[in-house]
Amino acid sequence: MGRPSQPLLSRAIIARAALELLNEEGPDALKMRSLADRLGVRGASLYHHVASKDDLLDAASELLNEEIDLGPLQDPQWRRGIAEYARGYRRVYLQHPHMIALVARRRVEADRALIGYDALLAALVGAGCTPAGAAEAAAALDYLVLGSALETFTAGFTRAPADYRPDYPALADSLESTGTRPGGLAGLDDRGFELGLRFLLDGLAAQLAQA
Amino acid sequence: MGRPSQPLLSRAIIARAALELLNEEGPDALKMRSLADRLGVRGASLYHHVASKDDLLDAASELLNEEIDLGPLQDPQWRRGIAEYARGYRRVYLQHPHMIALVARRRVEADRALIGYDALLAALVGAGCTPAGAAEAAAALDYLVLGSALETFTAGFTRAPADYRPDYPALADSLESTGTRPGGLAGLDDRGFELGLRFLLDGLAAQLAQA
DNA sequence: ACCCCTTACCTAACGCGGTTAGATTTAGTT
DNA sequence: AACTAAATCTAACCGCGTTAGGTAAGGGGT
Repeated sequence: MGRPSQPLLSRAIIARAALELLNEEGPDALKMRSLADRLGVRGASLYHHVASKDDLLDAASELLNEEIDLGPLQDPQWRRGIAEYARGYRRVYLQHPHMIALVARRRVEADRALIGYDALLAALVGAGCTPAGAAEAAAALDYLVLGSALETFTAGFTRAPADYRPDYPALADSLESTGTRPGGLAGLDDRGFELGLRFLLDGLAAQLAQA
Repeated sequence: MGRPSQPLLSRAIIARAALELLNEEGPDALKMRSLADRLGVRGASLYHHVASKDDLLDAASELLNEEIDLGPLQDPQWRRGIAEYARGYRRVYLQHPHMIALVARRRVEADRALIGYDALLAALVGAGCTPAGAAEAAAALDYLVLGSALETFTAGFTRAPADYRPDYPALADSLESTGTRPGGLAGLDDRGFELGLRFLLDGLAAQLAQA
C-alpha cells in the first residue's frame, strides 16, 4: 500500500481526533498508535503531518483557541461583554478539561491566542483601564477561568458528605448545604466561578468609577 | 550487594528528591532511573517504597500540602487571615509549578488537603458566610490561586513587547506599560493575583455587610 | 548464640509507546 | 512519458515504567 488517492490525514484532522480521544478515554489513552487506529491508519503515518506528540498537542490547543468566541468583547457594555467572553472561554476548556494540564506552561505563540489577549486587553482599555491595569485584570480573569476549568473543585470530593463529618465538620456542613442549592453539588463549580467573576467585575467597576 | 546497613530510601526521601528534580530539570526529566541516580540507587529499588510513578506523584503532592501554612486561618481578622493563607498556598505551588499540572484533576483524599479545605471553610463561616456560600467562595479562591500558580501569564510572552505591536497593539501597549511598574513584567503575575484576591475579598466583605 | 524470615537493595529483562528508516504507490509537474 | 514529491506502509530502535528473582543485612524467637 502506497500513497492513497485521497489523503486520509491532515494536521487538523489528527488534532480533532486527538481531542475526541482525550475526551472519551482520558490522557493516558492518548497514544500515537491508538490515535492512528481511530483514523484508520498506522502510527507512523501521523508523523507526516505532526512533528511529534508535543506538536500534536500544540495543534489541538490551536483548535481549542479557535473555538473561543471573541465576539462578546465587542459589546459596548463592557461588563456584559467581558463576562460572556469569560464564560465562553471557560466553556471551551470545560469541554476538554484534560487539555489544560497538557497545554499549560507553554509559550503563547499561536496567533489565535495572541489575538484573544489583544482583544481582551483592548476591551478593558475601552472600559477605562490603563494599559497596565488592563494587563493585571486580564491576568486575574485568566487565572479564574483556567483554575475553574482545571480543578473542578467538586470532583475531588467523592465520598458522601456525611462521611466527612467526623474529621472535617465544616467541610461536611458546606457539602451538605451545597447539595440543596440549584444545581446541587455538581453546580458548585459553576457557582464558584460565577461568584469570582462577579466580584472581579464589581471590583473593576468600582475602580473605574472612582478614577 | 544486598540490604544496606542503613536504609537509603523512604517514601518521603524519594518524594522530596522528586520535587527537587522536577524543579531543576522539569517534568520530562522526572524519570524513575534519573531519580534513582540522584539518590545513589538503582531504579527498581524505588518500587520498595512507592507503588508506581503515579503513587510517587501522590507522595510529592502530600509533601506540598503539608507545606501550606494553615495558621493564618485562625486570625480573628478574617480578611487578613484568608489573604495570608491564599498567598502562602500560592507561594508553595509557585515554588513547584510543574506539580500543578501533574496533580490537578485527581481525587482529594490526602488527609492534609481535606484539613486545609475544612479550615478554610470554617474561617469563611466564622466570617459570616453560610456554609453553602463558604463553599462557593472557597472554590473561587482556589481557582484564583491554582490558576495563577499554574499559568504564569507573563511567561507566555517571550518576545520583546514592541515585537507584538504590528499585529497586537493593545497587547504591546499593556506589556510596555507594565514594564514600568514595580516588579515590571515579571511582577505582573503577582499583581494580577493580588488584584483578583483583593476584589474577591472586597466582594465577600460587601456581601457579608449587607446580610 | 543460632536460625530463619523479612527487608532493602541489586541485576536482568519484559513490554509498551514515541519515533525513525526505508519501501511502495500515487499525484503532480515538466 | 519520465521524474520528483507526497502519503501511506512495514519494520525496527530505544527509552522508560515496571516486574521477577537473586543476595546480603537486620532482628525476633527458641
